[in-house]
Amino acid sequence: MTVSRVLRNRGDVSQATRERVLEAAKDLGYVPNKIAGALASQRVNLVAVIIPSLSNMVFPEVMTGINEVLDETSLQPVVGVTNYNPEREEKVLYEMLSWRPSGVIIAGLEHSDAAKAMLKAAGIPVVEIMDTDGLAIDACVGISHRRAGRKMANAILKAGYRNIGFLGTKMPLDHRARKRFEGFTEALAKEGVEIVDREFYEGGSALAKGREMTEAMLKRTPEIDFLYYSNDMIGAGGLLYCLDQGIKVPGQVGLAGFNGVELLDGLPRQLATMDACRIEIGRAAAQIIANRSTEKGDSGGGERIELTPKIQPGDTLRRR
Amino acid sequence: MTVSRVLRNRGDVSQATRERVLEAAKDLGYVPNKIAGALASQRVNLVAVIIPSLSNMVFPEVMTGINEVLDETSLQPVVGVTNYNPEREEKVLYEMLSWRPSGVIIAGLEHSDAAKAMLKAAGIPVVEIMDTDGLAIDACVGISHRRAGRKMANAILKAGYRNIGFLGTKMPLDHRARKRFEGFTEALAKEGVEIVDREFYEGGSALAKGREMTEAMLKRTPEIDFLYYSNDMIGAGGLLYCLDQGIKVPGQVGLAGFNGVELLDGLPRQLATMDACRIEIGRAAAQIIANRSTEKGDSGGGERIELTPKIQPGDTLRRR
DNA sequence: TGCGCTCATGTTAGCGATAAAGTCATTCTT
DNA sequence: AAGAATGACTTTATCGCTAACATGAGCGCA
Repeated sequence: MTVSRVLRNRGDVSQATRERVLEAAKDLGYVPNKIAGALASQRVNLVAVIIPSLSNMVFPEVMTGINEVLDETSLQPVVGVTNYNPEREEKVLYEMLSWRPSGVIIAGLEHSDAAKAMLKAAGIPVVEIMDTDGLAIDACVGISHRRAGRKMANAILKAGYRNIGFLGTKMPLDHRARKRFEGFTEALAKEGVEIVDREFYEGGSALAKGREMTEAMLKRTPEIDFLYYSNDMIGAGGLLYCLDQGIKVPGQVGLAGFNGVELLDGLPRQLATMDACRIEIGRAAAQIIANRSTEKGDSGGGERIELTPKIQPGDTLRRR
Repeated sequence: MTVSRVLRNRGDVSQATRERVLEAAKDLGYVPNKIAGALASQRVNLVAVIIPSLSNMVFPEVMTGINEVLDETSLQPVVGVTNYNPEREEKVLYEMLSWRPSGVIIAGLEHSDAAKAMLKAAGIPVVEIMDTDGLAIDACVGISHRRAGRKMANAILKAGYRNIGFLGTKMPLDHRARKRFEGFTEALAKEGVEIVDREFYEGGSALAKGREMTEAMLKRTPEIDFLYYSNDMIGAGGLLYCLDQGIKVPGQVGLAGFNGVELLDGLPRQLATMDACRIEIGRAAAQIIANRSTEKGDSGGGERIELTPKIQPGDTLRRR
């Protein structure tokens, strides 16, 4: 018991004993068993973070935000990856919940019924991130992708473009990309404009795919004067293609992507894009969990934070 | 006890009871408490994976390899990030070991004394990955970065370049980059060649930094005919800069990077690079842990797998 | 009828920590 | 100087499971 108190820095141990314990622990290479500790104290300093992928830059950046905040606390993130697969999500969630974490941060608002039931029944803070278009189980931090799509559509129309093509991922399960697309077409429709052409890809290097798709679309539909990409990586590929081909950007063809990835800073031209506030989302989500895990009186929960992405017009969204 | 048996699929339960249990569990939304289970059985299905960073593509790819293999088993990876900081590594390791995982996969061979002591004392399989230039604690999977540097140096010399500049990260703690650099200069020295200029960066967008550093170096040392970059991202920035400036690549200036990131496929020219075998490393490491966790008779351990990276000459390493 | 055997289920005793209450010298109070 | 208060430990019970053993019904076979 005294050892336990020393190692957790709880009061009521004399300086002398504290030192003796610490030294003995070091000599023995003693590492406390958190499993036993957690079982006894009914407290686990883990936060489950469930995200679809690590292989585009967006979720690692969210993780950065989460880490920033949790580093100040005794909480530790544990990452699970779903690959945009609802069954995997369910499994990963079950697995993580069975470790009784102090909170869950999970990407998206769309989950299987079973997953939703688990989250509700878990009795811990749940923060759904990235998206605010829909009903949250508990708290929620993100941006409205529908609104983001609309905003970009309006900016494009205002710049004078009318023959607009869309290029994106062939991922029925990427709900956020879908919502952006819906918002985009909706805002165009309001002005009587319809997408002229569209193209979807799957797998492979996004940059290369952006190149290929852009070539295909411009050949197929030469009258196109604007290309809206569902992410910056394919947008960058398209931009490089246009520059290669001597296509005037943004005079002849305008371009825009989505996300504001750091990569873009190094391109010959700045691609128009929209910041998805990823670090802030991570920070805010972690903050909600951290707050609730210290508060004694249950604060009710249900926080809802909608951030507003800003258009960064760069050099590719300007009718000259 | 019967419930426990049903949920873990251990024999000796009648079909009828099994179904009744499963149904009751579902009704109640019962999620077993792994903490208690682990404490009782002294078995934990977690594998600690400790890596320096998530924000360049290299570690996510290693994770992909690890996941591929562990998905076939009942093991689950748990990721910890150190930001190339030895103290953080120590802390993360301590935290993870206190959950008594079934194995540890950790990047690099350089760790603090305390970290090494913990790893040795943990009594579980430890696989150090990415690097084979040094002494492993237990098993080890990776490539020799020193050899990789030498190999690239020789390829560059063979192609006829002599005025070689080096551009890399200012990271005294990125031991692998350092070893590559050492191998590189060593092989050059053997042929009586010395690096003409060098430049290091810190933080910021690697692509943009590659651009800036390349510009700075070519202005400062115009006689340079080859640029060796410590990673593909800055190499890509340099390549874009050269193309922008109308510098003939690879005639006037040759370029090479390191890593073989997927991104490169979309560039106007293929940057010469070297594949670091990241997915294979992940797979092999996970396989070692998986094997050892099923074997009863201790297999001794100490596996050592050195993979051989291959030069991909691309379009930027060819004297015309 | 009784012995051994199998199969399904039940009991008991931990796993290694912590919460909460208990002990027992000291030190303070008035 | 007696009682209260404090400080520094100790003891005991418990967290929710699982290993290992115990039980006991049902069956075959001599």
